[in-house]
Amino acid sequence: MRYSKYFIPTYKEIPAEAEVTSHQLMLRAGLIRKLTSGIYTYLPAGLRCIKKVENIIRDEMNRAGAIELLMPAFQPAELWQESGRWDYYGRELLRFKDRHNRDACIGPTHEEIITDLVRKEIQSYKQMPVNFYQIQTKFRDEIRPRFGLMRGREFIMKDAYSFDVDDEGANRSYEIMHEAYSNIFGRCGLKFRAVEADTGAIGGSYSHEFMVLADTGEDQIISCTNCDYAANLEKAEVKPPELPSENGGQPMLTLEPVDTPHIKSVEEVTSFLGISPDRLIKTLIFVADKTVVAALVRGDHELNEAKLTAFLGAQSLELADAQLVEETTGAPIGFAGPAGLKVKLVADHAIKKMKNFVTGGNKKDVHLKNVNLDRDFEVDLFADLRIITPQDSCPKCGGEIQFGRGIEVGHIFKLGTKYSHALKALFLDEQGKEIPIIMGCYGIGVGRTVAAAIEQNHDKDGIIFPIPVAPFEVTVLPLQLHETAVKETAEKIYKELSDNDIDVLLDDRDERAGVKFNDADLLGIPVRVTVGVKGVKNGLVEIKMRGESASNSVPLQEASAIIREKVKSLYDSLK
RNA sequence: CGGGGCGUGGCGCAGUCUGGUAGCGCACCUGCUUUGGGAGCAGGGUGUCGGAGGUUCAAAUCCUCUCGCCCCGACCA
Repeated sequence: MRYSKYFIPTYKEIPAEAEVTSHQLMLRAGLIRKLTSGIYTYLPAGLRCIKKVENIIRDEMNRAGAIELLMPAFQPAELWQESGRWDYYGRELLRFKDRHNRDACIGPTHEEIITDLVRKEIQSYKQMPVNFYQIQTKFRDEIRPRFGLMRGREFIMKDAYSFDVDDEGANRSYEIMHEAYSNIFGRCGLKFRAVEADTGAIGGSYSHEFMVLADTGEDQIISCTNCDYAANLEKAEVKPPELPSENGGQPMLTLEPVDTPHIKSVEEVTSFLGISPDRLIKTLIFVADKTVVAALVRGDHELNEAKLTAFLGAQSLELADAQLVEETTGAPIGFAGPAGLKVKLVADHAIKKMKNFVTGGNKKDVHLKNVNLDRDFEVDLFADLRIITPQDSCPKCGGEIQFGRGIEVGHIFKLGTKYSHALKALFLDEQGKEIPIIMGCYGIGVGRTVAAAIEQNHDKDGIIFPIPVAPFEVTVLPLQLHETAVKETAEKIYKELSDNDIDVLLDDRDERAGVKFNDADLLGIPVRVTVGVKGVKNGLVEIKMRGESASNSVPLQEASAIIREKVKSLYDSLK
């Protein structure tokens, strides 16, 4: 490609709208432009990156035996009503009516569509296992789009759906995808980790997220320093505490109400009473699918709503509003306590161990001291309800855990029969018995993968693309275009590399050297070939790797071969 | 949805408090010089000041409404 005939509009200055590095650099390097919030045009060079990632994905998916197809973005409401998600999915689902006044939506994901296809086309166990995938534009009307391609409303996603006759097969399909994803992100040059994750709106029995490690990541992840356990913070299990051997030792003290005027928050109550937060119990009133539930966690712990939702088996979970809190507890917000509550009580395991603790008094400006489990109230169910803390140990091996941040670039789910059951995707097994297909689904954010690669690979001068993701593998910079020798040498190298299927960008613009160097650095092209008068006079050109500071001059005759070798070694280093 | 910030040429910004000819840098166009890390000089074009309404002799500036963008949060009592 000739720069002068191409379109890479770079910015010298950082656009005011961009906060995180990858977003800034994608705008500055001329990879993307914003149309409106969360919606971007992929400029030519940006599209090249996207296509490179897509092709790696395709290659690995095909290798894993998945079959590519392409489903519609337009989806009729009926299928979503059938799966139950028309009501459940919420406002992220972009809904509209067509000219016949029929409800429809733009697909944020395609479980319904693929399941509909499969239930019509697959009748026999002989047709499985099978895994269909597509690379397609999705639309999710995000609450808050941000960070450029990191969280857009319209974005390119690879989604795959596996169909198996039994659990064992489904697990195998899941493992194959796990493996394929590891290959894909490894080939993209990313430092990543697969972590256990919550299933969220997609549903299903278990899942893993593929996290690219980056401080600016939106997700918090924890990992064990001892074993291979790693999980999304909201998923990370907390080991139940070991119970004291003989009922706690210390005696129960007399229950005692205390006046706490306008003292509401954990912080206020603990400092007012001169106790530490782990002596207090927070009582949170929730509405789970229209039923009121009270959840108890220790004062210094944080309730994990994802866990509570999953534990209750609820579709939706919301914290009660002020009015409902008052109706339920008889007191304004800030004074709820478990004693005397008429609603279902669920409590975190840590509560079991506590003695003579403080709770709200269910009365304005009153808290209770020396409250005790079983004597003063009874808990319906205990569960792991809280967010893991650095003080907790690994739920698998008991080792020390560490916290980090990541960008979720891929997510795989074992769905089970959630959709096949709802949409009646059944097949006949060897005994002629009709049973639901076992499904799995697997997604990769293509644009987000490019953004994550930049987030993980950049310096003060710009992007340092891992070569498989880079828009071009090599850039050739003729510094003095008016010098015939320079121009011809650059053209020669350009041709030799192009003829050998190397993606080369020849910067044939009539620009000064500094401009070319800076743009090449900004765009992050892995190999830079500089052709200048002095070098050409001595039969030399200069080769510099974007990720290294040193450059070296090589004889012109060998240049093309050496460059190709450099390119190859960059790819090899990612195998 | 709540809070905060911002909308002035393609980009980055000043001007708004205190109303009075719309400015600066970069970019862009022309010419000359320059030519290995975002060149210099000279000349030039570029704006419905996000939009609507109002106040005023006069509005980028004051008032009202509205639209858009960015950031934080979204119930932790």
